[in-house]
Amino acid sequence: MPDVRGDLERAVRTALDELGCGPEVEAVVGPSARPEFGDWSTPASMRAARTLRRNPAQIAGELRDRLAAMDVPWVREWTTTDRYVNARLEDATWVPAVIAEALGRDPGTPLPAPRGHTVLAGTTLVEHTNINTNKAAHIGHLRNACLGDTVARVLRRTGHRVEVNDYIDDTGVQVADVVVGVRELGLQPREGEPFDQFCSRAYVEVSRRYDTEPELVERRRATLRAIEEGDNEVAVFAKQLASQVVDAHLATMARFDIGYDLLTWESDILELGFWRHAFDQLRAAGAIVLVESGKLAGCWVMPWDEGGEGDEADEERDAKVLVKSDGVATYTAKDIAYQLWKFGLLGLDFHYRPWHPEQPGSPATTTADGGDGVLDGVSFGHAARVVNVIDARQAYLQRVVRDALDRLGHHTEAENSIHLAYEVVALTPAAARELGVEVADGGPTVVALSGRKGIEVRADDLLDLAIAKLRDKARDEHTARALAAAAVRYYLLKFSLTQIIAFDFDEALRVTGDTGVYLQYAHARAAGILRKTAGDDDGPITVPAELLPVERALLHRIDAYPWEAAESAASLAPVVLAVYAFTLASAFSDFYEHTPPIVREEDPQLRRFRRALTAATRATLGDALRTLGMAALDEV
RNA sequence: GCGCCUGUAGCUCAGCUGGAUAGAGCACCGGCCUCCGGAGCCGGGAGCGGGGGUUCGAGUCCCUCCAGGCGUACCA
Repeated sequence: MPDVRGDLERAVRTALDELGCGPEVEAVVGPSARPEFGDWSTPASMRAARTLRRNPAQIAGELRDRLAAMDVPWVREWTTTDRYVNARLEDATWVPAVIAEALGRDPGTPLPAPRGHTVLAGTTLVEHTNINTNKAAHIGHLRNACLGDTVARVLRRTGHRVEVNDYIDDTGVQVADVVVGVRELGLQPREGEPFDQFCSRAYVEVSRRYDTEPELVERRRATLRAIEEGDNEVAVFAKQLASQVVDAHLATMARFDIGYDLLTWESDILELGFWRHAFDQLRAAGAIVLVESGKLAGCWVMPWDEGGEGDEADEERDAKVLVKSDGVATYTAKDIAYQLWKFGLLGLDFHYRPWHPEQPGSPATTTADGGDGVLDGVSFGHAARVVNVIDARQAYLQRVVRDALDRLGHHTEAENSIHLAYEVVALTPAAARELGVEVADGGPTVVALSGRKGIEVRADDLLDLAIAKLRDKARDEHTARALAAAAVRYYLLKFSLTQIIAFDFDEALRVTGDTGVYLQYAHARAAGILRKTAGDDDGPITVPAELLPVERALLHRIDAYPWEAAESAASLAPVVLAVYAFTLASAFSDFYEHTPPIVREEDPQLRRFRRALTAATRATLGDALRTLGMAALDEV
């Protein structure tokens, strides 16, 4: 497989070594800033200048001469421009290699790892989605799920072993809220109302009434206690309710082609005594202490002991409570136990049973607390690395989890506990107004979502809007749905993790420009050309003596795919691949518009070359789209 | 107070971990259909919050100031 960049780096490395530079002078090779300079360039001479205490232009000349004498693969000629050393490639060799690699790619075989990229040994466990079981999935959950799903896909595509967990938080107060709504207030789904949407509504309704009906708060407390104690009618009801909501979430996510290997239930973690087990370990290691006085009296906390000096008030403020004075473990405590399980460090395991195989998007397996239908011979967890896809607001809690592992002596695992923090989705003032929220003109730039207040954009609703918008132009319903899912998904992936998405309906549903629809269109266009030239002879290609600039640019984009995918995987950043896919699609549109129709091309060599280039584009863009979690459509 | 994040074109965002003249999309203006699907392409204007510093070279690293967001729960 061609790794042009890697081969050039290796050669530059050798040349630098020959000149007496050590590893402190990096052999950096990147795409040339302008085509006139060449295909690839290195600024190595400037970096070497300091070490060698010599004139960079002179060094560039020597590097060029040494590289020219070296017979580097793919290179026709080395030149210098303004202290840069440039490689102009031999089109007759690198171009067929790149096209052949793209066409020969097998979806089941990992992409080749370019020089400088390695594949982590062992399993990476990705936890994402993690929606409370009291409401329908909204746009914020969807960002989480799209990010997590895409990270998992990118890792798998680049040769990593991946397990995806969806953590079901089914024991908190939110669930109790809905149970109160149904059992105490008698709320019922409306005609045709999906169950998760009904729960969202019940949640808002109950939350609103807490303010005016204090006795309801007492009902909630009793409900919560019953759920936690288990083995009673309320607990059974809550579990069944949670199960129904989970199925709704899975169905929603399935519409975006998001799936899971395992559902992990917080209630199972409790019932199987995971926390008790973790607690004993933490206590034995001295990682947690029982506070005997002050406002946290009776709590087990994990104190921050870094820094050392800090007065008592500071220590108290900074201590993280893991067990409340009433003996109930906090969410973070359960998360520590779960994290230990993920690495296989807990010393306990779940039971497993099949989940609803008939359900769209359902994983095969869920955790269980024993009982009927337990699966044998399945293995989950035992990860070498754990990626928790959780929004940036929970950074503090994630740090506590990581710290707990460290204090238990699991330093490597602490190191490999990654909080994939992403910023939240909020609403633009315009979007907020569309949802009926009043926003003053000089007000905030974004409006926070709130499930409790009912200020939200449901994932299903957004997708339905997108489908409705695309239905007219799409060839059929199936295509409209695929286009819509791609549009929404791309919109959520094209932002950096650290960027708050100011959600805007027009922007999310746009079908032109930098959108998922544009990507699909480019792919379908390439597929269309291939259909119309299907009878062509697919013999070996002859590269034109002079490539057009649009052809060269497109070939470089195709060549970059394994490298960009590896970068996306290494940095756990879907945006890298999303941006790449757009640049590839753009390069293809450029090529399409600035070359005569291939269908009418009469020069057989040129026709065959451009057809192969189109085929390589389709294969690469299709691969990238699927890795981003979008269907690659041949017709729209 | 402390911690994390953000500030790039009128708007929404990229910027390959320090490299050559900072790129897209939207919006606006002007072009391109006897041509493989115009959900496209070409052209136009305008930008790295301020100030220091390190460096041959800074949107990128350091310091500082300004503006905004989030966190710092016996909630999850």
